[in-house]
Amino acid sequence: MSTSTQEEAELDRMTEEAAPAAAASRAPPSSRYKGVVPQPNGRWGAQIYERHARVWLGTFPDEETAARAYDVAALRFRGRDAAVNFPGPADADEVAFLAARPKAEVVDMLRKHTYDDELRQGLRSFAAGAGAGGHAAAPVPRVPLFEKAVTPSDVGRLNRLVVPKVHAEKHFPPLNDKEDDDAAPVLLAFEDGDGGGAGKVWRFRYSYWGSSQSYVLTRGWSRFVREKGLAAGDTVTFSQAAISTATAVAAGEISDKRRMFIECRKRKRTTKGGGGGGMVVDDCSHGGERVVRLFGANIAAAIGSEFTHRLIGS
DNA sequence: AGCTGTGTTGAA
DNA sequence: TCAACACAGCTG
Repeated sequence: MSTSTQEEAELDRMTEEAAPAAAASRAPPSSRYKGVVPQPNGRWGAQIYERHARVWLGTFPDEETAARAYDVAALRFRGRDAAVNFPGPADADEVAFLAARPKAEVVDMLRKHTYDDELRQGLRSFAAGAGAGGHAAAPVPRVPLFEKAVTPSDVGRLNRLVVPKVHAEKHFPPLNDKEDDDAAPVLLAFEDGDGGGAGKVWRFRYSYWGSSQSYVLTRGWSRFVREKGLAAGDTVTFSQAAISTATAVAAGEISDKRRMFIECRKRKRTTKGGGGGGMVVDDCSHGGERVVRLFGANIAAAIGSEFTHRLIGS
């Protein structure tokens, strides 16, 4: 029952065109693609199941895009031989790219629609640094840029971090604050860890809110706050990777234009929580992989962040 | 306010 | 394992 899935998918596509226009303008009853579900607003959602649990892959404008998202997830979750919507020779590089990253990260890329971009970048940097074979995770030195003590609203239900204007304009990519339809949102990808490669990637939407006239990190921020156990008064420090020697450049280790780091540390004050006691924050484990982090009164959660940005829309 | 994506259920 | 359906809760 498993061998014909790919052929089925192809057949479905072909026969679909001949299918009578039963749907017409109504909300489509269902999708012809595996792992694709209709959304109330006419868009399409993608999902995959693992261990009795659904893993949401995001929403997409059309069925095909959603179907591709499912395919990518299937490739990562179930391997090359997974049944997919668009059968074809599984790209070995892509498979490697996927295998090298946590499922949760792949899911995140799909949700934020950055998979294609990151795949290209990933393959580029891989090709660049692959010469020596496998270089172990080498911590990346960083130089401080700016920091902010998060306010109650930064960690509240507003789901945003207000970035001080001065610093935002100085260190973050310029925002095309067109009041028109294409607001050109900027996505910032962060990776925790030492930058050596074992970090988890976080992505935030960076935008300017005219209503409050402030630069903000919005989407993804609430999740970050939740999982890091960030509280009002804690400090978030942005820094930049100290890319110094031309040696590194020559070695091809520097493929990213700029790399920035962030460090968030708990407030000095130990209000409560019993000294020594740590709070266990379980990461959003999409499927099998589970990341557990410990936070204590004097345990600073050092977050290495890889800064990459790209404009969506143009 | 509108959309996402989770809770939930029944079917395959 | 999978999708249909409803609507809490999140986003902008």
